[in-house]
Amino acid sequence: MLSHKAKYALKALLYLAEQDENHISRTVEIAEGANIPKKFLEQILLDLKRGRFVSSKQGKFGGYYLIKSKNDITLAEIHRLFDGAIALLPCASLNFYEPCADCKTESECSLRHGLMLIRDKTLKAMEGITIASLVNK
Amino acid sequence: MLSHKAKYALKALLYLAEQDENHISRTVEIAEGANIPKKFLEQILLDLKRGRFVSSKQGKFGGYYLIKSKNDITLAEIHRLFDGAIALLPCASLNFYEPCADCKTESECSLRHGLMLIRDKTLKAMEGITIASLVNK
DNA sequence: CTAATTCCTAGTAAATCGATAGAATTAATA
DNA sequence: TATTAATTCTATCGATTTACTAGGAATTAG
Repeated sequence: MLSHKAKYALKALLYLAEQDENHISRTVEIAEGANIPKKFLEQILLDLKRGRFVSSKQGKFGGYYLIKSKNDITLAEIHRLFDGAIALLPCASLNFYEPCADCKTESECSLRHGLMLIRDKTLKAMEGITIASLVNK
Repeated sequence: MLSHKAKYALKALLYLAEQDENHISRTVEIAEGANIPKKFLEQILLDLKRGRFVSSKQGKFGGYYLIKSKNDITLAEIHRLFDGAIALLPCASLNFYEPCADCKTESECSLRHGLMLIRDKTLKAMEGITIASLVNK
């Protein structure tokens, strides 16, 4: 399941994607438009900025805007940024790989193969969903 | 990600599936064979019993055994039993559906459609992984 | 200088997770 | 019937995570 943070991030990106080119959105505007707690959204937007999805203008009349094409922002990326691995166990993960502590006696974790198959299918599906594909749906 | 509980459940089922027909496995035997904390495993086996995957014989010489074919126990079922919904949000879930609280002003949650596509793909993949398919991998 | 905004750090209440403790119940068998 | 060995049940616990909130510092336009 997605965390609220990831869900709010997606809704915020969706909001930004619906604005006119060159429009800068204040946090409070996004919060009201997408129904997200404002102070919580602040943190989320900072995370999105660190992840190079959005950029900001500080000071009066400042705000946030997309710096990545809405066609290139996928659900997989947002999931990884806020909720981490897409695989069901770390030993089956591409970006968050860790060996299982409780599998050291076995040559390899017995679940790993199956979970990697699932990861591949899920990842492919998540990479197919972009912000652009969600706008106006 | 899978909880430890779900992971341990899968490993316990795998252990049971590898035993001879009619063999009854004590909790401590499964715990040692699959490297799972014994007291924690007790709870998990009770959950698996309530879910009709295993049954038990009480008292001396008691223990647990599969009552569902290893070909018919899928990762999707175990996920649902221990970790709940497979979909990324409740509004996109088949078995754990709930409307989003923060989407009531919109006719429908803007994320829902995309998340349902992902759910379908993931679910299909998870239904393809059975205990039998994991044995000796 | 002032107002409006982002940026940063802490804190917090509630829930969840991973596990442990201990006693009750059940069944085999000597 | 007493003993032993197993499941079953309920409660609790500490640590972590989650979903926020609070308060102020830094930045910028006018």
